[in-house]
Amino acid sequence: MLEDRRLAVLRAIVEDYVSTHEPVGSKALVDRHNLGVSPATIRNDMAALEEEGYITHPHTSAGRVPTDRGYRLFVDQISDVKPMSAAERKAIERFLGDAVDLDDVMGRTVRLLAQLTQQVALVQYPSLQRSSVRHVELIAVSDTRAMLVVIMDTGRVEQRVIECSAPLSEDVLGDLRAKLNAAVANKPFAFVPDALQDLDKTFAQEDRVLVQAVMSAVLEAVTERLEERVVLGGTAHLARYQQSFPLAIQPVLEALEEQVVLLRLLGELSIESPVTVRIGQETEVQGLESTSVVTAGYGREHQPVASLGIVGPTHMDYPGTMSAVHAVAQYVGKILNGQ
Amino acid sequence: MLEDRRLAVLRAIVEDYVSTHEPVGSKALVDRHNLGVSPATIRNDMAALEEEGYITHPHTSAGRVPTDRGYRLFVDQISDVKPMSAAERKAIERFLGDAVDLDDVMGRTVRLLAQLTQQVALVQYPSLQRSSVRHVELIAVSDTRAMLVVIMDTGRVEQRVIECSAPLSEDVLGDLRAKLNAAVANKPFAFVPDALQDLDKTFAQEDRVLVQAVMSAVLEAVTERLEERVVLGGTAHLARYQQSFPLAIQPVLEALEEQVVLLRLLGELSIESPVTVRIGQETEVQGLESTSVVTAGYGREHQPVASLGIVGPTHMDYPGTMSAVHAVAQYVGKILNGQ
DNA sequence: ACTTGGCACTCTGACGTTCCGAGTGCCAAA
DNA sequence: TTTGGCACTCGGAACGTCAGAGTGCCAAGT
Repeated sequence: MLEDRRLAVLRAIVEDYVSTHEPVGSKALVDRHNLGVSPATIRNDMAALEEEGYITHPHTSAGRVPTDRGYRLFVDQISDVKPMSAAERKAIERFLGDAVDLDDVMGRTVRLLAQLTQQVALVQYPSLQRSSVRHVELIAVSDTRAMLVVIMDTGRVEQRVIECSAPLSEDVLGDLRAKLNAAVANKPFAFVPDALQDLDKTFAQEDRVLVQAVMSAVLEAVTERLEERVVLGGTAHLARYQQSFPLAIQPVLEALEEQVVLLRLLGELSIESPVTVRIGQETEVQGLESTSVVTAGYGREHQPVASLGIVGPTHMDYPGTMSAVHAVAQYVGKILNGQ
Repeated sequence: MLEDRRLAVLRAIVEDYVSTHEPVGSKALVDRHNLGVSPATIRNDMAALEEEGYITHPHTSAGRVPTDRGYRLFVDQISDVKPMSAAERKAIERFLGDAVDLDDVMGRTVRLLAQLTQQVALVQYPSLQRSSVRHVELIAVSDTRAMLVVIMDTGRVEQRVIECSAPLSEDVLGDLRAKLNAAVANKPFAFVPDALQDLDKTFAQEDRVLVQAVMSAVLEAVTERLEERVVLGGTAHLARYQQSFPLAIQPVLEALEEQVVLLRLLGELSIESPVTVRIGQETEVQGLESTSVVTAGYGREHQPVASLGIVGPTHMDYPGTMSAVHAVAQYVGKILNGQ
């Protein structure tokens, strides 16, 4: 009972602070939420919450502000999942449904997510790791150069130019193309290295240099090129927070320019819950100390191929953001599988 | 003589304002530049310059600030071209030279440009319009679906999935592939529509549906898909200008998120000069009224294939920026042609 | 015909002071 | 355990003051 009210107070503080961006006092709380008690009582609860580290004082005689720890508790225990309205779901589905190819899906997704959440949106291209090769193509583009094109089952295409010291023979290329496809087509990436193991043994000695060059290009496209692509959108929303950010937005923009950082943000997904929230320090990224990151995996039900999410100030509307991210992830998965 | 000094004064004002970001007064001018006259004389010149609209007063009793018109005159007439040092040129060449493929060249270029100028950098992918088709590839990915891959001589690759109602025959596909390549390979894009004109006539009636679908996909990839890609980098540099911007950076970030806007900024190149500068209103883009855009074409000498440039506050270091943009454009051209 | 020193004038921005009010903490009573 | 009361604190808005940088203009000098 007593504990219950404390949580209610924390919830109220978070909600008010998120909507006003101003420290919230005991009087304002009882006015806006109908907790059936007096401000004095609330003050006692607040003192307790502060003791436990869920809220702080910017200075004496100012209202309370949630700490990262407070947001954590809020997200874990007190927030109601705010379901999207039917109309919203329809709109999402329609907007994404019009996409014509993978690039378009990614582009639309990032714009949609930024729009819905009013935050910076991140969308990762379907991962190479968990997908498989659909087709390999080898094309002679000049006497001594060939272009290798690897087509993934996610619709993604990787290309490599291969330089060869000796002139290329169309026969050898054709042979190699056929054998390559036989070896790797429809194999998940993890098995490609094994599948290619002894391929060069089946060719004449003088062609081995070329074959090995191609093989290593395929391997590179499939394994080493794990650096995945991430699209970014809605950075303009950051500008709205200029005042409320302790630090300026510069470090945030800087952090978001690093592919590595984006991948780290999207990388780790929690298994148990469909939406992952990292608050403040938890992002573990320099420059994003006063932001939170909300991500979700998309793809097959319990086996996501990649993830997407948003970055925003720690004082964001968590329930709304989480449900938007979740919904978008679901639909992107649907679209990609449906196609 | 008299006119000369006025220009010198304008130059001094621009230079000082660009480096300090504060209105510059008559006294400060004579102190920092050795014009051999007294502050009073400068004041007279300033009054004249203001009369003609090259500088303004933020308010009575404050120093002068250049107007857009003043910057224009500065750029057109008074600025010395500041050549890059040999070391800088070496560094640029080395940095770009390590690139492994087109994406890498573009990525490195945008980072380099942002770094050199300390501004937001834009780099356009080599244009489809002025390039030609190197190779067309058709691949059956399932019974009723084929993937079309068009490879450009710039190294760029476009892909399309083609759905077909009837099952695909490998024979027809092979035939079509050969004929397509014969028809369009090494043709500039402008001629592709003509080259494809009557291709379907050479096929049996029952295959025409497929052939026409493929043809229109090729056409689409080549002509309709003129929406070019632009990469953006260095947005964090905007944050430094928070104070000095009359408007916040939000509208700027918003404008830069629109592909259309980016293309418009990079689109129009002036013919006579190697570097185009648009100042303030001249950008003709909503939200960029207080920014300037410096662009240059790259590619062959007098026939650029695309352009790149930077966006920054109107009070930027024009000579330095212009020479950096120019140098980078040159080297990117070299790299792309060299490969 | 310019240039220059002098002078009165203007306005910003920094600084200091005051003061209101929101908010707290604590205590004693219900 | 809740509540009303009360003294206390502190930030921030409002106001006035003041110095300094800068201007415009004029009359004298070259």
